[in-house]
Amino acid sequence: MTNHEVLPLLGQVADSVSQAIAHARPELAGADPLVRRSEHADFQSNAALALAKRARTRPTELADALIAAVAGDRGPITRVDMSGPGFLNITVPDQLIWNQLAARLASLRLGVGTPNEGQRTVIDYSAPNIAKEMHVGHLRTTIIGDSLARVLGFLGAEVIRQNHLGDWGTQFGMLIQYLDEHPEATWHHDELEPGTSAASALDDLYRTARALFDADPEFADRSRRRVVALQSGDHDTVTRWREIVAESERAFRDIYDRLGVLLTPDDSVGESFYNHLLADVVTELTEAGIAVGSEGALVIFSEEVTGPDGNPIPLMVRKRDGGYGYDTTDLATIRYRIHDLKSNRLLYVTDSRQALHFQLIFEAARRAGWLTDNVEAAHVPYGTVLGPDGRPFKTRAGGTVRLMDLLDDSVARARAVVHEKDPDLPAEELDQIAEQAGIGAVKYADLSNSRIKDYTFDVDRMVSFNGNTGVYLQYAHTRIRSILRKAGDPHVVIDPTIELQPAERALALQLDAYDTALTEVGETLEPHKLCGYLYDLARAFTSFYEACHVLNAEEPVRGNRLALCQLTARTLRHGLNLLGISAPDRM
RNA sequence: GCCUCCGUAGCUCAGUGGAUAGAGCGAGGGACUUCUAAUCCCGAGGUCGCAGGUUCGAAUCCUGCCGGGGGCACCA
Repeated sequence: MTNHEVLPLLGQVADSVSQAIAHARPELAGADPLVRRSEHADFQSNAALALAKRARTRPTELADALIAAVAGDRGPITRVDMSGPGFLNITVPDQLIWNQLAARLASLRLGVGTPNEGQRTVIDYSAPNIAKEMHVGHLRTTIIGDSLARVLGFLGAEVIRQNHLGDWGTQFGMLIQYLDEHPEATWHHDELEPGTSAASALDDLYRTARALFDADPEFADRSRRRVVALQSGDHDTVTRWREIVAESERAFRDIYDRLGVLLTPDDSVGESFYNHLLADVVTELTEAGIAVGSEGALVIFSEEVTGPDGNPIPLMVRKRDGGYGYDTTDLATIRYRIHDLKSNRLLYVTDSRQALHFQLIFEAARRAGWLTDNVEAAHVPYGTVLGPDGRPFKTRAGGTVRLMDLLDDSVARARAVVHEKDPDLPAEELDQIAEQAGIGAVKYADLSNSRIKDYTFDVDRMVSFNGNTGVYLQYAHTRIRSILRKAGDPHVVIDPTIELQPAERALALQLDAYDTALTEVGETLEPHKLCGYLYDLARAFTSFYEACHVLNAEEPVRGNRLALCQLTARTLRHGLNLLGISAPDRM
């Protein structure tokens, strides 16, 4: 096994057409060859149509010239025909296709390159609040962010995950004060019943404390003093706060483990981390004349965006009461990530409603000189998770949907579906399959919808074994593994002289395009394109499976088909892994 | 008011300049002595919100309009 990059056929064909363009019409050199997969051949190029006007000729004439130029080149193209108004239908030799597959099979990376090498990419995602339970609102950021971290890392980027925990704020004054006055309250993980989390217990206690804060002015006073104690570093208060953070993180980790996301405590860099930087940031922005006083507060007025009154929109650098909020923390954060982490790509995976906020943060960072042309900063927005009624997803009672409940529900439905299909499955195996299928279903449903749009959370649809679901892909993988097991998991050797059947050809071309699909995800930051690719791959395999028997075939056809099976299984497993979804060997 | 996202089959969604606009679900028909029928195959179903424009060519790009979501100072 090697790690050599295997250039996709599409790229090879595109290079060849580019050369043909430069050869036939030197003045058009460098033009896009517009090569795409085709229904009418292996590939097609639309270059003649697009460039005819610039070449001051008819598309068909330019197409003829390109065909002549391609013929004189020893490129990957075995046949090229003109069709319709000037499309070039391009066919590549069977042998070349087999060789591509052999090269990918021989590569640990499936021949995929590392186009993102040299990028140090910070991905900000998940960011739950300490002393609060993770809920449906954390689902998309966690799942999408994690998948992007995997894909970009695989493509060669140095990924720095940042879990920007909500671990700071006045609410901790109330909570700590309440815990102090109620030592009998149980909230540590080890004191709780199985199935409840410290985050859940703290969430409840916080609500109680909040009610008390509103009802009892003396408690409110003590809470406010506790906020001051926390901010000034009072030993006992900080110790208690740390304890709360640690217990909450433990609860988050249970969810992360279950979801199978990469986040670890090392990735936690919460809001509190930036406290010691805020004063500096404010000074710097003030001295630069970017932050200015307004109505007693210190703000940065946007030079690009205005509000309803027609006045520039401000970022709140320092509140009238002297406190710092979210805007200031995010300014300190972007400075830290650029100056200290030396990142040249910053991604913020958050709700689309924060678009304006990040636009303002990026603008301010640019004006401050932190964010330069060498650094890319992007908000990676996503839409809302909707319930069956088309409204933001809530429980029947109108409450927040806890993430753990949502996962339990999905796993339970998956369990029911699996049990119905195979009632004889031992309970232990059933549980294991249900967990993998249920979690995979939730993640896939989230990732397979286009990121920016809202999507409807529908458990029954997502655990279905039909259609574009995680379960379907997992199942496709197990079927292929089953064939390979029956064949004894052989070391396959491809005979490149065998003629390709249509279904084999379609599958092979799809396998060769994995690289292209991943690169596209790396550029657009849209994991649903990977989902779409894998679904198409699974369907191409199914067509192949129906049309071409593997185990009964004669050698050397059998060996080649086993190679197709092996590469498909590995690509499916690999792709699912980049989505953060497991690919079991049996279901 | 301004900004932004969305509008594609009955439903849920792909498709961002190319050939008859594609899947899944649902409804109809068919296929298990055959590598997992948890599957597959066949047919039905569309003024791509509306109207202009650019282009040889537009679901895709531009403009306007209609409808829906979201955002626009001391919460995060």
